Amino acid sequence: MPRAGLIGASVTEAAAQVADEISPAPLRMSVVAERLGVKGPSLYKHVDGLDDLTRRVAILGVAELGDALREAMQGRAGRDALAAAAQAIRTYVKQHPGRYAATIGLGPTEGDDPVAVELDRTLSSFGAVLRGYRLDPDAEIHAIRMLRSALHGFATLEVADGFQMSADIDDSCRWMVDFIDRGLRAAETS
Amino acid sequence: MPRAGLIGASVTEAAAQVADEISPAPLRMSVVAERLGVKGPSLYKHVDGLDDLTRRVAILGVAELGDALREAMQGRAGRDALAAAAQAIRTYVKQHPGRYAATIGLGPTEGDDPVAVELDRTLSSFGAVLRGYRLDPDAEIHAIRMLRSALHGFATLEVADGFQMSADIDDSCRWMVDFIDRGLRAAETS
DNA sequence: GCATCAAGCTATTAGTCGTAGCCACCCCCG
DNA sequence: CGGGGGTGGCTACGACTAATAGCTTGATGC
Repeated sequence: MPRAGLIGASVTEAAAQVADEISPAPLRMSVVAERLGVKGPSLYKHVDGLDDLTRRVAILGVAELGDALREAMQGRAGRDALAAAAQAIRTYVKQHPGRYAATIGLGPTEGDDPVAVELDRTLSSFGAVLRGYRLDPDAEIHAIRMLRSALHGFATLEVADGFQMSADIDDSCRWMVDFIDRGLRAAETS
Repeated sequence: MPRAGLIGASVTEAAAQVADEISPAPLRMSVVAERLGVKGPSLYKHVDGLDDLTRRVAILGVAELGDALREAMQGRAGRDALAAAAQAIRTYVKQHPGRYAATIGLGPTEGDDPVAVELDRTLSSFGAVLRGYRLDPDAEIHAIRMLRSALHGFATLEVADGFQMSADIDDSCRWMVDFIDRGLRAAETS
């Protein structure tokens, strides 16, 4: 019996692909195993069950989303950075719905948890968007949460076909970006 | 063998309770049956399988959320209506996470679908929030989507423990409501 | 009072995750 | 170079799930 040469990372990558393809259905060990040309129980030599595998996919998703955000925002500030971040999130959620869905519900993290460091890196991108606006430091955390809520909500509703009406969704995204940009500029400490 | 006297609606209600209690875990027929004092297969006399039951829970959730929104916004306008809507959504999602999660992913609906009429009723509440602002009619649909994205995103991130930092979440909600209110007033057709 | 329909049940099938235990391959080390 | 150990596959199994088939009994209507 020839060895498939699996390694932890390759199992996670295959699981992420499967999760994206079958989203919103839950990830299944048997499908991941089949994708890797291996029988189900073999996976348990590399990952510690379905929960662990899902968690690994979530961590991968957080890291990839953070990379996408940083790349999109490189060299941009203010409205440009905001629009780039929104577009990056929408694109990532549409291309990798399973990975992104896994990232939600990672729950609170401990300080030294590998999840926490990736999550911090990714969430700091939202703070970077605000760097272009001179906000009251006390307001920054609220602004980050508002930003994250709006972009997360928009992307998830879009991918879930939650927008019933017929207007163009790109137009709506631009409108929301402009709305937030105007609000943030109006909130600058004068 | 005494009859449990089940009716479709009571099965849906029990399933909704179970879904809320075990959220974010998926709904299971066996748990619903146990809750009703009945064996699993008996449920199939009342609902058409797990997918159908989940869909019924989702419809119930949409209807209840719409009721909660209308009640909260009664007699309010402008910022008051906006704050009431935000609070109503947050409360509903926290009290009924399973119902609410089921509502996402109902997908696009046909015109005469019972889902569509409840969904329209509920979504019209977001339009009602905007009634207090004199917006350009062309912008209204974008504003509705922005509003829904922000409130949906905030509530889901809150219930998923997605807000890592330590600032008070109620404060952040108030800040976001104020932010949107100021933006909408600034966008009024002068 | 009887017949019919509805609503429960048990038994079964197929599919899931996960564990136990086996076996062969590969590498390292003496 | 040869053996031992660790590694990574496998099959077999147990417990759980949804769902169907078919039976039986209770309730209702004529």
